[in-house]
Amino acid sequence: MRDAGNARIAVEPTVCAGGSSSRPYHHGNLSLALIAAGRRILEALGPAALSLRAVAREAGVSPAAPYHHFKDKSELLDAVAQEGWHALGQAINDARIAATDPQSVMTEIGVAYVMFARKNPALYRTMYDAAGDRSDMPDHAKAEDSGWRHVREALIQNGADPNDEHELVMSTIAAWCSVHGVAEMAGFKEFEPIKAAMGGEEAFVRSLLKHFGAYAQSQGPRPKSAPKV
Amino acid sequence: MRDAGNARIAVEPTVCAGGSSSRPYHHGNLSLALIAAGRRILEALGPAALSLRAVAREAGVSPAAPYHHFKDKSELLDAVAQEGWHALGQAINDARIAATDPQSVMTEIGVAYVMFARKNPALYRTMYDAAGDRSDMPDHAKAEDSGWRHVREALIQNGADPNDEHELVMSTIAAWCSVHGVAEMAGFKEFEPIKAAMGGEEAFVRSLLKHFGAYAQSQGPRPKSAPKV
DNA sequence: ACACGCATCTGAACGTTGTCAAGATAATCT
DNA sequence: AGATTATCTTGACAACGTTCAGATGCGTGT
Repeated sequence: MRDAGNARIAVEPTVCAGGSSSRPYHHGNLSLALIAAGRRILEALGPAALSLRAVAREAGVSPAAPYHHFKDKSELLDAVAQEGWHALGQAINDARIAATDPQSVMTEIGVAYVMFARKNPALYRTMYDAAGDRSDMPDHAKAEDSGWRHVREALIQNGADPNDEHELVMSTIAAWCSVHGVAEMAGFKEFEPIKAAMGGEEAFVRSLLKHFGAYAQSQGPRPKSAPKV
Repeated sequence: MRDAGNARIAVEPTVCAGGSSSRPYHHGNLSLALIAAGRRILEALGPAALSLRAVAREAGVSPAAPYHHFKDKSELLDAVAQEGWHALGQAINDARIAATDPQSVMTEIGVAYVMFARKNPALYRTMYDAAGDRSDMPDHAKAEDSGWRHVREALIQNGADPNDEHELVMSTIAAWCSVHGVAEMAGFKEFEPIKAAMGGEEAFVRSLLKHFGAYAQSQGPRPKSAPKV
């Protein structure tokens, strides 16, 4: 492994905002510091550089120290991913609140989801890797403040039958699949000409989402043509 | 790394069908043997066990031998992924041919795509990881015998305007995003009750795809006036 | 106040990984 | 044949995940 990992990051080892109130001990609060360090490494060097030792190094502790807070490397990664899901949930909620009319809620949620993934690609990848490894959905992905709930409500508010639970679940899953697919594919280099021609990545994403049924269905009668490019 | 990797696989080290015609040398044809070994490990032990050394071990050569055929570990993985894309393209083509009426081509392609990914989860993951690492789409994904082309043609045959290139591209991308999203999410354990209630995974996938615009548009009572974007 | 216990961290070690440089071996070319 | 080239092995290195025995220091009970 010669590519990366041993370089110290430029960012200062900020021991996460929190402080020293809840659990004061040797280092301050290592679990939080490790998660923060992991996220810093992820953003700065990418997922390949996210080794346990690098995280410990970045947090200023020995390679064995994390094992008193996390059983595994994967458990640490899970914690980092959890933070990611929380942040994504907030981004989605912000977009939902900012949506001016109910018709556009679904689209705004979707755009927020995809743009979050595009702005934090390494984190997003880690989030899904952690989820996929135990072939389970992350808890926060379905928490109260999360996207799942908001999409469901937006679908209802846009005319979906609240009593047809099956249809509701399927539409929510479909919507999630859509944004996940877009989130992972929007980064491919092949699409850069198209993005440029459309005036940026967000416009590209916005238009793309219009081609999905779950979104099309939720923004008025289907054949209603949209003027956007 | 204590989980896996050092165990010899039960499968016999079949040195891939090929034979000894094209490039005879020491081992037979190591590059092909390595790719085959990699795929065997992937299926048997999962992506975590896919180390260069394990592949070499499985192929019966020393750890350094692969470096005479592949520059990197990632280049070997790329080769494995390429094979995967080829196989996926064939699965899609088979489904396209098997489709009875033109209306169902899109759906059959989508189902074939997702079921391929579900039946070869480790390979599929590797395919997208290899693609994502160079943030580029794999060559075979757009090759002549591949899905891209077939989806495009299916869209046209189902009423999409062959002259509106932009709309065509966007719809194709959207369709791809759909199946990719479904492929990655269909494995989550949360959905197993739903799948069971619907009579199996394929029925679940089939129904899910109906909730996507690119598919909805291309089958059944599509709105004749295609929504201009 | 003092010692005890326990949570926390360090240091060194093991086995594994990706990768490289140097030597061995065999097929191919002239 | 001899020389060249392609192929594989051996041995080494740094980095990795993980473990374990010991050091360190906080908190508590007496």
